Amino acid sequence: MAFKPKPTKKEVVTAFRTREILAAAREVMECRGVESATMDEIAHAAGIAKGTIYLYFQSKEDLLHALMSQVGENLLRNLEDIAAAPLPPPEKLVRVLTLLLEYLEREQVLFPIYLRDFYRWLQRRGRGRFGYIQELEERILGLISRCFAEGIEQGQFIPADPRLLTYMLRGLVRAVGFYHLSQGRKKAIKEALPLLIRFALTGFTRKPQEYEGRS
Amino acid sequence: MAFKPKPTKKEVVTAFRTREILAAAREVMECRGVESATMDEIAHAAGIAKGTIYLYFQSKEDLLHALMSQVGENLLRNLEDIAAAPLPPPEKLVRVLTLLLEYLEREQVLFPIYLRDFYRWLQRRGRGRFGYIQELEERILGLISRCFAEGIEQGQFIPADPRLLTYMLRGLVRAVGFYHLSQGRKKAIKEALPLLIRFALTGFTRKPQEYEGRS
Amino acid sequence: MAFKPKPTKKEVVTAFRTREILAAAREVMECRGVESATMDEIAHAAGIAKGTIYLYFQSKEDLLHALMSQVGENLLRNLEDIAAAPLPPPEKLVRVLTLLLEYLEREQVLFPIYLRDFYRWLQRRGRGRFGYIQELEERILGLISRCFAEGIEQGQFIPADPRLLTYMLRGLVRAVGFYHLSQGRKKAIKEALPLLIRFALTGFTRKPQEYEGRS
Amino acid sequence: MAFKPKPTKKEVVTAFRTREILAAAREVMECRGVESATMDEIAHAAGIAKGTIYLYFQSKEDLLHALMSQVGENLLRNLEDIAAAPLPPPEKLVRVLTLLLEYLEREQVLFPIYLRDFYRWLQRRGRGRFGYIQELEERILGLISRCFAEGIEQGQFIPADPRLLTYMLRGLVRAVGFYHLSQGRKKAIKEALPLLIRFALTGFTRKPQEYEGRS
DNA sequence: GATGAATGAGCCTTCATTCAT
DNA sequence: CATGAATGAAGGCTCATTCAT
Repeated sequence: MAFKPKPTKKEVVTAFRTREILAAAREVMECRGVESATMDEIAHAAGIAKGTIYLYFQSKEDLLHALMSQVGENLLRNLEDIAAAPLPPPEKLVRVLTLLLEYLEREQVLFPIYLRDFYRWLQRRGRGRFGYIQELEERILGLISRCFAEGIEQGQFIPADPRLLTYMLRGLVRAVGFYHLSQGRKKAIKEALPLLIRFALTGFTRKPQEYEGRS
Repeated sequence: MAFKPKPTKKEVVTAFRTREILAAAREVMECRGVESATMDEIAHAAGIAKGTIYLYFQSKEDLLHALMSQVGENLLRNLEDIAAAPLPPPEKLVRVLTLLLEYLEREQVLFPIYLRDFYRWLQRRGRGRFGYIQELEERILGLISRCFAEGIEQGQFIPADPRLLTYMLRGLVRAVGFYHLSQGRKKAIKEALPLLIRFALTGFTRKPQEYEGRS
Repeated sequence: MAFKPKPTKKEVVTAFRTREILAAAREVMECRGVESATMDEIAHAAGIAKGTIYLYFQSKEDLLHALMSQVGENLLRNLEDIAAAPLPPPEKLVRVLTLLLEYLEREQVLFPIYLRDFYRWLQRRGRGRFGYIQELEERILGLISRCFAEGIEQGQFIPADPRLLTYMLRGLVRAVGFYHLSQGRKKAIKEALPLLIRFALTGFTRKPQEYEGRS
Repeated sequence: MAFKPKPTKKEVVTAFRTREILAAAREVMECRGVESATMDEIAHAAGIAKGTIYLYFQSKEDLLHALMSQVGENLLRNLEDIAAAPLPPPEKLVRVLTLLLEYLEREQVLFPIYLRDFYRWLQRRGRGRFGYIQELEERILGLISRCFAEGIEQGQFIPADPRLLTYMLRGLVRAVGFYHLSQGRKKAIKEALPLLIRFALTGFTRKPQEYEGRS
């Protein structure tokens, strides 16, 4: 690991502010949508002045880009760990699902939900940065697809386009997100996990096996 | 059947233009999002001038309202027919799924996909017509939920919150929509139907039955 | 008098339509104001289609110009008759006042009231035609001013800027117009005439004389 | 007198900008009319950008409302003082006239001149705040009318509808305003005061009295 | 660095004007 | 000729972005 100098106070403050702003942006966009969220609202939610955001992010596009990258990169890293692990595909599937629901619950409620919003927004506003986020999503979907592909090859999953299965998995996760939002209960996501796992396993595997007993 | 006078030429043109504009609005909103879609873009997509839209719709809100109502009311009517039919819940489920995918294909993804966008948009504009669309969705989700509830009561479906199951069903349908969009193939939706039916039945029913043989 | 050929049917219709449109324009502008009156409203009030107006007038500006010219020219002609008559200035004043109130009442309710509106409108929209209407008003005010000037020279009117006295006279006439509008009674203007005459004579003449007995 | 804390710099700037914008709006509306005045023009006249106006006023209607209220409320207060004073009606009349001309000069013609424009504009926009301004004018006209009514009861003024007399008084004041505008001289209003007083007294009072000696 | 007042491009909507029928 | 659907320039308003304090 590289030599890591003690961060200066300035760097600490900058990192703190950056996180604060990203968190505020997430919060506001969750209820207002990407397009409707104004920099004023985000600043207010972060407890700072509007102009201050521009000290940490060059533009709204940049802020969104950072937001998406942050979540996307983390998610990607975690997925890579799962994909690289020597596990049978159904087990990987369970882990992926658990991971996605964790993201949905803990802090990154948004990624699965507003990615599409973000795409639309970038299509209109930003040109240059679009590619990176698209690539992130592509790699995320690709990793999950490969899990399905493996399972299909090994005869454990039903034969179908792995990408379609991936979209279905994501659709189920989003469904839980919407359910969570509409119910307003904090536990909704956690409670849905066993159901989702059971559902996914019985649906995706060729011969339903018993996974309900797992944690 | 009621007496149906021959429509005047003007009525025909008006109906045609109305449909053209609605189709253009659907198209633009599908790729730009409800909020980002500008009247200029919609007009351009419809091959007319911006002001012309206002000859057929009073405002952007009115246009959206017409869009949502049109699809929502039809969908609701069809769902009511299914719900009222004396069929076993799994059979109803299959029919609902088939219907939703048909809408996804014919109506260009509209209702299931951007309803949420629409909500957010209305949140900012005023509640005028909001209630009606909300009620439509509520009734649609309610009908589907009741199918699940029936099946659960009769021990055919897995015990879970029927509303969560409904969200999951919708999530799967949307997933096919996104898959369709990303693949760009016209047949994608039709091809996905058997898979989705199999998946839903094995996932939702307590003991997987054999439905794959159905058309 | 020049030879006057029998007007063709076309000319008759044209003249009729022109008058109809002008009357409708007057009516609409009276309640909506010059700027707010739309061509649609005027056409509707005239019982014709919007496009038809453009067969008789080149533009809204042209229509307004015709409207103002028509009334202004008539008024000017009548005022010239009064000014040219060999009458003592107070008598002329009474006749001018009577004339102005007649215009206010009968058909040209607008001239004294919305002339200013019209100016403002022309300042923004039209450039070329402004001069003629301005000249008309100038000549109207000039004629009345000359009556005052005569009276002042002959020692019958109070010494003051004749133009100020003219503005005051016009202000009184407009006051009756507003009173009429606010009361909504048709007779308001006629009833106000004796009062206005008495008021003007006692106010403008150096030694109040008795004119109340006059018709 | 209440404790008056030193205003913050921000408050000072806000008050200054507010006054600047109101003054600019007055200026533009005076020459363009209420309806024709655009926010762009007003902003330009105030030397600021269009959007800046919206930092101080919520809408064009709000700006107009502030404009009318400001002047109307002041005028009403001053008129109430005059009306409440134990003075003979002719004396009150002189004071009212003096007051109105002062407003005409100081407040740049506003209230008496374009109130009617404002009404028309509001007719098209919605009644929200309409009532208050209407009430203000009603009370202003009512106070002046009552002065006339008193004088008529006491046999000092000519018998006539007090409201008509009020409109006439206002018409005379407006006349001076237009005279002022057409002459472009700053002193025009002040110079017209004695004439107007003489004119009003000889016109409105039953037996002309000598008021010319007053300041 | 932090602030928030100021800016102006861009959106929705209106309406004078045109032109195919 | 008459019509009224279509057009697009212009106005009110919002909000991402800048910059003087």
